[in-house]
Amino acid sequence: MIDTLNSDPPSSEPQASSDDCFWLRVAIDVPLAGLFDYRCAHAVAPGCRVIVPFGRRKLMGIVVETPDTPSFEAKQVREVDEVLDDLPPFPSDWMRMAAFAAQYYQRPLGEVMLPTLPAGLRKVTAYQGKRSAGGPVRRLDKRASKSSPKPIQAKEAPALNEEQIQAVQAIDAITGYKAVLLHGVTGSGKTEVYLRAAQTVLARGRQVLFMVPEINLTPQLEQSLRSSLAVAAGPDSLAVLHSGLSDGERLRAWLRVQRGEARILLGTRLSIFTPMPDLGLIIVDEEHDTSYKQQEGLRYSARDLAVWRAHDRDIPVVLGSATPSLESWAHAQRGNYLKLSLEHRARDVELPVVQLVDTRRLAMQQGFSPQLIEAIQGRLEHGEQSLVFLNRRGYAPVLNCGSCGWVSQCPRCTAYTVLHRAGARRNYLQCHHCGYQARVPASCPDCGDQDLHPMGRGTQRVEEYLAELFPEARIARIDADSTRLKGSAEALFAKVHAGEIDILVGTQMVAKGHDFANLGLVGVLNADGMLFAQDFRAPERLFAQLMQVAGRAGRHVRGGKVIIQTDYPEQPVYQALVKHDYVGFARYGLEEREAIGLPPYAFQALLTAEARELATAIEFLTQARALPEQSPDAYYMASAITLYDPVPLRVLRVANIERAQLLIESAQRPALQAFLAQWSVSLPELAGGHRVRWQLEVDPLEI
DNA sequence: AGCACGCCGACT
DNA sequence: GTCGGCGTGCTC
Repeated sequence: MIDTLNSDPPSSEPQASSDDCFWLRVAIDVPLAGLFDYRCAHAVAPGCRVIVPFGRRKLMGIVVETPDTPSFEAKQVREVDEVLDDLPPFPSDWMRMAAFAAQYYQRPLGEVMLPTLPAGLRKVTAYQGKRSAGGPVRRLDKRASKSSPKPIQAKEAPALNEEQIQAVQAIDAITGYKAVLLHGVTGSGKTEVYLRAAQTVLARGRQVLFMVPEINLTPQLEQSLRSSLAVAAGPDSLAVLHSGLSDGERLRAWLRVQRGEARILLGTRLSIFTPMPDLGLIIVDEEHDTSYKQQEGLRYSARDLAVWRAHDRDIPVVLGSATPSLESWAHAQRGNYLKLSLEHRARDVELPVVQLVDTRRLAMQQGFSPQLIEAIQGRLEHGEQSLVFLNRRGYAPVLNCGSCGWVSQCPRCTAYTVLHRAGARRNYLQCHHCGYQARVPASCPDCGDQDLHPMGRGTQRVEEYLAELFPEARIARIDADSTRLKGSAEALFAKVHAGEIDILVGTQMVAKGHDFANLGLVGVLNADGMLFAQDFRAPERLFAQLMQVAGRAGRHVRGGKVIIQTDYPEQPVYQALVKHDYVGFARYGLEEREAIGLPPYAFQALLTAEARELATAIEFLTQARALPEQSPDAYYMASAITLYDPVPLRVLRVANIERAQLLIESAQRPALQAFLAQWSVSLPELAGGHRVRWQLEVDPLEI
């Protein structure tokens, strides 16, 4: 999506200045625009890390340029404190990608470069101070010499079907840059295609970057990569990178990749920023997944950066999904991406039957239709597992007073507090936005009546009801609450896999990655809630999520079934699900987007402001919106830009901070980029006057 | 973002 | 009399 813009590579020849010192232009992690100049007695190459004085503190910096003259008054330019030599300079392609991301996402370069590094490499205290002997890299190398590779057992590769063979051949044949969209229904064997394509690239002596969404990093996938790629790349050639690692583990994996010791990097979005000297292929599994988008700090899309990086390095990138993002699908339709389709399930098991249960005129029991209850009963009798999917954790989303209408509200947010059960007298109300917790009142705080009752249903309540209904069934619940403790998610999933569970209740945590052998039925409660979310991408996300959760059913057993309870069975999303018709749904979705000028037919950015009072935030946004009118010459692109009215966020207040946003849109990306570059120069000063916190997000996923 | 300087309230 | 609240100003 963002593969067309380019930036200049850093100049690589350090030059001596007239008075026998060298000028370094350095990126540091501060929220100030631009780079900072320092002097150094000897030449330092771009890409080197340096420790520099900054005000009263010392900061880690990365040398970006070595100019002939400083852009700051020479006598105010300070001396570099220390030039670090425990790593080679960052390679120029890494520097280019960081520069691109900084420009594209409108952030200072240092705020892009430094946070992507393992903690030890960006912290001054790892080099200066008491126990920092030699820095983290040398310390690690000293200890690492006695590590032994994990034993691996090569697994026999499954035979590929005709579609898979063609896809692998098509990818193998690519020389240079090409983006491939691998569209395959769940169970069609996309992973096997990735693995074969990766083997070819590894055998050619290149490295592979294999990206997965956060939640998909299951031990099974790691194991399967280890065993199937060891043949091509040797034992111990896999490195894994995700946010759950300790600082030391992360540094070790990063170093092995950066040094070319590891040949495959399996990781979440952050791994897109790892230097890879021999990178030859990037794979983005479940490319539509929103966890590729970082939601704080630098709000980058790792999928979009993967395409840019592949283009920059002139290598192929494979984006795979059963439900591609409409952005990627549109690229494929236009021929920008090569589309490869896997239309059949690899194992000879038919797709599950999707049944819509119209709940408008049904007598529902605790959110369950008679059809769903009967279906669960049937699966129990056949010794098959059922999954009840409900995207809402807790016991009930709100507590309500039957006599005066009081509802449990968070005092700090414009949101209800959710009732959670934690045993006998330990129930509590919790806000899912700010974490606020309160005891459950014995009587209504407003009228004193004792008739307080939970409204609606969360996973806890569903679990409780199922236990009542099927006392003999073994029931487990998997959601953010039941898996809070480290290792508990793995333990719960292991029980399901071992067949020790009959009914599984879960949130979207259970929808991804796991391949349950004995799961025959999926029931979806409360899907409609997502249907009418204000976001224009809501139907797309609902479709992807339901496809994914539906894909859990009947992967190995015959007669797999999915029951979706809805008040709106006629909605296109549901109709498409019944037919397993992604292509039809995508066509319909793109037509709609084109007709009303939404992405991918328009490009967006979002300016969000936070303040104590909504009025302050709105006022800031209103003035920001007026900036182009005040200096029309500077904003020469403004005619191609639409600036909408500032509006409060749907959840107005979170933790006593009120938020509003302003949407910026253009039919042309370059125009939007030029506008934002201009605009973001003026925003810090404007915000300072209003005492608001603000952030600018390019290509927002939620508006 | 830090980190300091700076000028007004309740305490060892 | 100080300890400390966080307003605002600066960082090559």
